[in-house]
Amino acid sequence: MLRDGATILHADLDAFYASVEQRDNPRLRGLPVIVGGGVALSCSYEARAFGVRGGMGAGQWRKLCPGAVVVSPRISAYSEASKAVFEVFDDTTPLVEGISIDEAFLDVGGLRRVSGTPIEIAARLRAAVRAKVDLPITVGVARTKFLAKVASGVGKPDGLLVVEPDEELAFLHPLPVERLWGVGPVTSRKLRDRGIDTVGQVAGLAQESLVAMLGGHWGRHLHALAHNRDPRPVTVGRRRRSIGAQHALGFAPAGKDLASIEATLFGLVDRVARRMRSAGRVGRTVVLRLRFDDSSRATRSHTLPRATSHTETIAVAASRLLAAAQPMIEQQGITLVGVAVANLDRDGAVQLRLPFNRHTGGELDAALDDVRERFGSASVTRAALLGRRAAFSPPMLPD
DNA sequence: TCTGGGGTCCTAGGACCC
DNA sequence: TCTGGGGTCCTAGGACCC
Repeated sequence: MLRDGATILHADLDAFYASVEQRDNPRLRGLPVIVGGGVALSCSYEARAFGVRGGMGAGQWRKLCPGAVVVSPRISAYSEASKAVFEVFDDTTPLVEGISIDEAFLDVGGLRRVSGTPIEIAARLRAAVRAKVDLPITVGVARTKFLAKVASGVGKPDGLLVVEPDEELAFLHPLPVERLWGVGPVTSRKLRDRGIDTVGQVAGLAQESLVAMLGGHWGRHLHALAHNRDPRPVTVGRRRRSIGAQHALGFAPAGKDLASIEATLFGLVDRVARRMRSAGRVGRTVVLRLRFDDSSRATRSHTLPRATSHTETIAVAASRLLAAAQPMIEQQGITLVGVAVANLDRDGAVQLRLPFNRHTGGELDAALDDVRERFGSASVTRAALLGRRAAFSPPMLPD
């Protein structure tokens, strides 16, 4: 989608959790703040000046910044702040695509008459977040989502960076490859090992070379991004596709017999099922996640015949997966257990083989009745039946 | 003394269907 | 009855993001 001008905003709160803590406790302002216990969930820019980064373990950040103030996370305070910030987003434009708790894309392309230029809108948005929620936020403005995201990253902290259409490649090409959204440690190493350090160098490669290096999808994707081709529109109302919970067990061998692990797993299942029900979601695929002493991971999954948010049903499936994984657990030593339910709201995807075909269409109504009888208040369409597949919504299971 | 908890998307093979 | 092209679903793993 090529636009006339830079009309996509990427709004990203700066050091979100740490900023909320500094907002709520003035004594933390100006200090290196780390949110989290063992691992830094978030850290203030003062801490970043020492080299501390989100995701770092305690051993590492203590060495880098011994004087850091450590604060326990207050998740409810963050989600409240997030809600308030998204209200500002929603007041700005109806086209808001939330990416995470602290960032979103906004399309302000159609608002010039009503609200002014994208730059004016972005400046007002930053001011409104300051005034109403008292948090610093950086906004990147560009013609594509990808470039807006890069711009906010470069513009941080507490900044506003606009990339006009005629400056795009001049802005993009000198940047290091890690700035490309989707280039992580593995891809970065593959590129740098071949002497490719900048986005411009990526753009100089033939697409086939990138595909050979990184595989079909990433090769084509990166090639497009390096040339600033990103047709993805800002999408409203994207729903979560899985809901999960996990728990690190640590390296100590205590409490790692199968019964204890199962008890932990059931606690996680309970949490997940509650979250699903309060969100009004049902899912079909139960996924067991495991991590082992050597940091390797494994997942085992089972797809249920019908979508559910019923605690027992999910627990039984999870328990079976755990039992099947027992040899692996004993052999490799487990350090993390998790459960997720995926295939959310795909309950309509259940397919039924029916004992008739196109040539026996006269029996359609009988088959329809049969399916309805077997699955209660099922919504079955004639079209679905003609394809010899019945899509239906099973009734919600009682909890 | 390399690690938290929550997610997304893509790949690839096998089974099965039309 | 056999073959083949085209497609979906399921499972497992990998990379990446905040």
